[in-house]
Amino acid sequence: MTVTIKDVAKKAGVSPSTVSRVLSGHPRISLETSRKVKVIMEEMGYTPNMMAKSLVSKTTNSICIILPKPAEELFSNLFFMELIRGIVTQSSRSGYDVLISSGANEKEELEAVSRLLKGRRVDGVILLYSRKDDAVIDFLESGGYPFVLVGRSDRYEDILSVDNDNVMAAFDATNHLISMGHERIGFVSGPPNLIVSRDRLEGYRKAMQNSGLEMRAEWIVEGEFLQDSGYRAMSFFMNLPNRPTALVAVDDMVSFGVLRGLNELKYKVPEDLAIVSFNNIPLSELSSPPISSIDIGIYHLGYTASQVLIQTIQKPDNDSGYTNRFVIPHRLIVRESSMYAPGKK
Amino acid sequence: MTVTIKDVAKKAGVSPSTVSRVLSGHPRISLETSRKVKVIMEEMGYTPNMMAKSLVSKTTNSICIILPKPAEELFSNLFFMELIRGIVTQSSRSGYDVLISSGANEKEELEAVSRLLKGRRVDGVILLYSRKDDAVIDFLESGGYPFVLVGRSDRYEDILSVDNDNVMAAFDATNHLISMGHERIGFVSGPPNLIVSRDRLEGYRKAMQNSGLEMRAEWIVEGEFLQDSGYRAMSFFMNLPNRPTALVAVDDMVSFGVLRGLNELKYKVPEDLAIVSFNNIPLSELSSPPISSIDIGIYHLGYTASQVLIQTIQKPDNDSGYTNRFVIPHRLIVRESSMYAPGKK
DNA sequence: CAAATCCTTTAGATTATTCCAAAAACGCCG
DNA sequence: CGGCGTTTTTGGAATAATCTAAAGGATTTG
Repeated sequence: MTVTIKDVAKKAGVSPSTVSRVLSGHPRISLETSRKVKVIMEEMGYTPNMMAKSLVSKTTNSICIILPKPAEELFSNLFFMELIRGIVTQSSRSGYDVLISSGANEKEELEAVSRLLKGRRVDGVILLYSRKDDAVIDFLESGGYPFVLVGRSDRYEDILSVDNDNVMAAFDATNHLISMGHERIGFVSGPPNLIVSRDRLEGYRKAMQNSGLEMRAEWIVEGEFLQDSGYRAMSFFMNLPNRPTALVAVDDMVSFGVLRGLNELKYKVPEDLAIVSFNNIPLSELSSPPISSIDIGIYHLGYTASQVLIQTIQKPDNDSGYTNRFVIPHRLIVRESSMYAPGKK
Repeated sequence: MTVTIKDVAKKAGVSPSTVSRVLSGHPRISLETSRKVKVIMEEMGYTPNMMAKSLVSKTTNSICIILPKPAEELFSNLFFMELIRGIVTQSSRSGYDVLISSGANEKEELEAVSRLLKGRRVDGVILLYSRKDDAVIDFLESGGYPFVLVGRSDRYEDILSVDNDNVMAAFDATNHLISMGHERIGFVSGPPNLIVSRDRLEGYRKAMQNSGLEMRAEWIVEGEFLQDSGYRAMSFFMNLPNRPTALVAVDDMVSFGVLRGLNELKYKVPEDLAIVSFNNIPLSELSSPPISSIDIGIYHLGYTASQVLIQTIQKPDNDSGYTNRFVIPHRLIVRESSMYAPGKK
């Protein structure tokens, strides 16, 4: 039924290995033969059987993305999709296929990873975000399997990973507000167990300190990556005696919550409160007013992760000398929500 | 290095074929041997080499999703991610792996599909949405490869596909407004070349006719699945002499645009204009007011697509007798944006 | 004519499945 | 209890499609 390398060889009057050489661009093959074989391959519609190839070469030319447990939130979905797009694009350019896997729980996840790697179905793995899933990372490390972490982990410092400099990003966001003339700046953080939250909070602190601005405990509120947190933070801030004139929020969704609350109370943005947040989701430019946001380059994050992983697969020895941490640049997108210089009261 | 079936066989003092039979749950194997072999497999940490298995069995236990060309819009991203989640979940339950592929253009896409199927890397394909990409569908059909279309295509009626009944969905949405007492109902459609747009428009028409309500040409506006379209449609509607009291929008994003516009003009929702739209994206319940929306069960769409595809792969003959079109039920989620019964003027 | 060079072929390896046959166990009858 | 037919369980060998290393053949050169 299907055309195999043998069929091509027979028709071309050469041996299968010659065809194989043509296929892999082996230097020691005459141009004439090469051309002839290529024509015949085309004619017969030959496509190499990847399974046989993989079996012999012990490589699959595919990598696998491990999706964390079903995250139903808006941001996660946008984030993952964008990341996947980056990964798939880069991988396909490098001639790699991408497999998506996910498990209902950590045990299932580990089983899947183990099956895929030990069963030689994929050559490497991209892990999303640093859950403290030691089991999976431990398995990957001890087995010497190539993998990249998107995000960063406290526990493992020497792991190959791709991430943003969230401290710097928050520093920039805060500085932007400071440079607009704000002095009382609030911060709405995310869950304290997430490294992103901690890093961004630290960046905010640094910027405030750096400019010698007062930092009050009540100007820092903890929440989630959700509208609700923003809504609540807003009403808390606005009731303070000496309320902030601007705030930095860990996620655009939080900003939307803030915006909604301010709107209900007839406050104006950015005049009554200027806002900057993170992640620059597609909606940030569509809200009214559009929200200033730090674009963290999600697509780029995925693209780089794939690149780094495939490099490692192809040259496992190469420690790349310098670092195992790849930092994707962020950039501040200034929109209306922060375009206002407060006058001194 | 790696443990193969031979190693297990040797250690267990049986032949490789026996181990293979234990693995596949062959009935003709003594319980005693089976147990012994299983213990040894466990001990040695044996995982079957999928490549070798695939080579022999001519099946890969994996399917492939073809992502359309990079769609950057919010809805597409949410849609795809949700779909992927459904597909991955179901596939993994059926013991299948999922590959994601995409090409920069149609030619690349076709090449990828061809390589994956002819190269025996996947057993079947899930196509997203009905671009008129005849090339890919033609290839799949003529090659007799299993595939499922998510969405529907005019040209191919007998193709295996999973979709919503968009006519009925729009009928339901419109009827909901009618049952609330609305008589002048507008419709904001999507691009006219999309089948979704046409179907939903038809459903709207049917509902209006069915209730004997007047239908005016100026109450139907064409747009895109974007906020802007809603914004423009809104200002058009509100300036009509005999303006609608309610409207149906093809997509939630459109509703957001409408909402923004109404808000700027100090109109109230649902009192001045009631709104229902489609797709029920996570944001619809978060806007103010929350938007009534038709949930089209995206996850379910993906879940079913995977199910149907895998069934076809495993029993290619089975025409399932009835139909090749699988319809995923929708449901109307009523929220504030339509919770108002207009009094007669 | 031997040696060198170049290209191609042959043979063997990769790992797991499956068919066919062999061995073992079982039962029944004389 | 031996012999014979059956059934159950297991082993051996062939096969799947490709790659690699070593060997082979042809052509050219000295």
